[in-house]
Amino acid sequence: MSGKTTRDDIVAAADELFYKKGFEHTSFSQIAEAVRISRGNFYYHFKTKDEILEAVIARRLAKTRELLARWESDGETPEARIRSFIHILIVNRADIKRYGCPVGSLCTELAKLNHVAQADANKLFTLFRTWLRRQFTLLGRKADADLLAMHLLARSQGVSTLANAFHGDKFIRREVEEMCNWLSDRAQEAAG
Amino acid sequence: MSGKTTRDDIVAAADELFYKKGFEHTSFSQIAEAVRISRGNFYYHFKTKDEILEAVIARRLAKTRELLARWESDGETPEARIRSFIHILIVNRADIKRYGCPVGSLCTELAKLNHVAQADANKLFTLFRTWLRRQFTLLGRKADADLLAMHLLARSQGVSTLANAFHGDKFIRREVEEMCNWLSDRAQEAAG
DNA sequence: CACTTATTAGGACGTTCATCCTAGAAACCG
DNA sequence: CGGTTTCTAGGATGAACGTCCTAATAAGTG
Repeated sequence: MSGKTTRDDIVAAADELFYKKGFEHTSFSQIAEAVRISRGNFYYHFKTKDEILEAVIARRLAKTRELLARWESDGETPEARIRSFIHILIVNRADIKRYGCPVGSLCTELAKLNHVAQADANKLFTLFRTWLRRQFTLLGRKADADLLAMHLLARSQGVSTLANAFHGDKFIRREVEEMCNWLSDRAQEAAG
Repeated sequence: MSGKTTRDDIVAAADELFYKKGFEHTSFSQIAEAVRISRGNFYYHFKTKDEILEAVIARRLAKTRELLARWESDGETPEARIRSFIHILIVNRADIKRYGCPVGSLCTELAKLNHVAQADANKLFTLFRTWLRRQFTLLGRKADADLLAMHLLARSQGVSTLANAFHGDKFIRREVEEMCNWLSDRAQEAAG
């Protein structure tokens, strides 16, 4: 039981550090220090760094699935749900300005490292893509649901990257507003 | 003379490696090997890794300035110039799919490393931003020129990130087309 | 041609890293 | 309570890295 908790603690700490400092720039010692355990103990739970990365990605996938499922069972309209997605940028703006998007920055880093877990990390994107596609389909945009999903994903990625570089709060808000306007336009096209 | 060339060779090789493998994941040995010089010689030209990074950023700034100046002296309309910017995504799509955007991925990495050169790297973004702003102003959108510039920058960043994750060729083309449509709409609003 | 400076090579140093190993402590179970 | 598994600590190891040093060679200059 305590083991399960220690393991979870490790994954949680690694998750945060990978996000804030990047995967490669985070060392075993730093994670161990954050959890306040020895490196030896660490190795009992994870044999390699890649194993931790795998666990971190699995954790993120689970948390994302949970979040999206929660939004989907809220009884809201698809349009409101998609707005929730867009508003992640506002809710998490403090972290995004400092560290960028957790999904995008990880995928970008793993692509450069040519890392085995690249495909797993991309599943995070796919999770959002599939969910958004479903919402757009429910919205009555069956024909171009995937295009709209990708478009929205791309825009929120771009906002994250630029917010990270320029630290602009107003920029985020303005782009979020524009994305919401864009969304209502798509919704009205479908309704009309 | 040969020294100048060697130095340039080093910076060129580092530039490419930093782009393809990331700054941190690129070692002195790898750069030296790429230029076919010894590490000792290397150290004659650059005392620290940060110095190479600085030189690489300076090189990219110079090259970008050159490119933008060329576009600006082409006798084309501002709209056509902005379209040239958008079409970088098509021209460089092979590299973008494999390594993402050179500007965005570098800035993201340096932000995570909390690196001193972060501000310098961001100047690359500022270069594009200022240039785009000027084009939009010339287009007759003086009031919202900077907003439009940031918007376009963000969208092309987003497309790069997702193209890197999903390797989609069609996705890039579609988004480029949409950006061009968006551009003509802004231009027509200004003209009308 | 002598002499000074610029350039190159290659090894040494100290640190950090991921990984591995061993042994002690804690928890569990018959 | 005795024995077995689970968990933890901390040091050892070897490789890679950035950095530094020294000496040899090439280029340039009087």
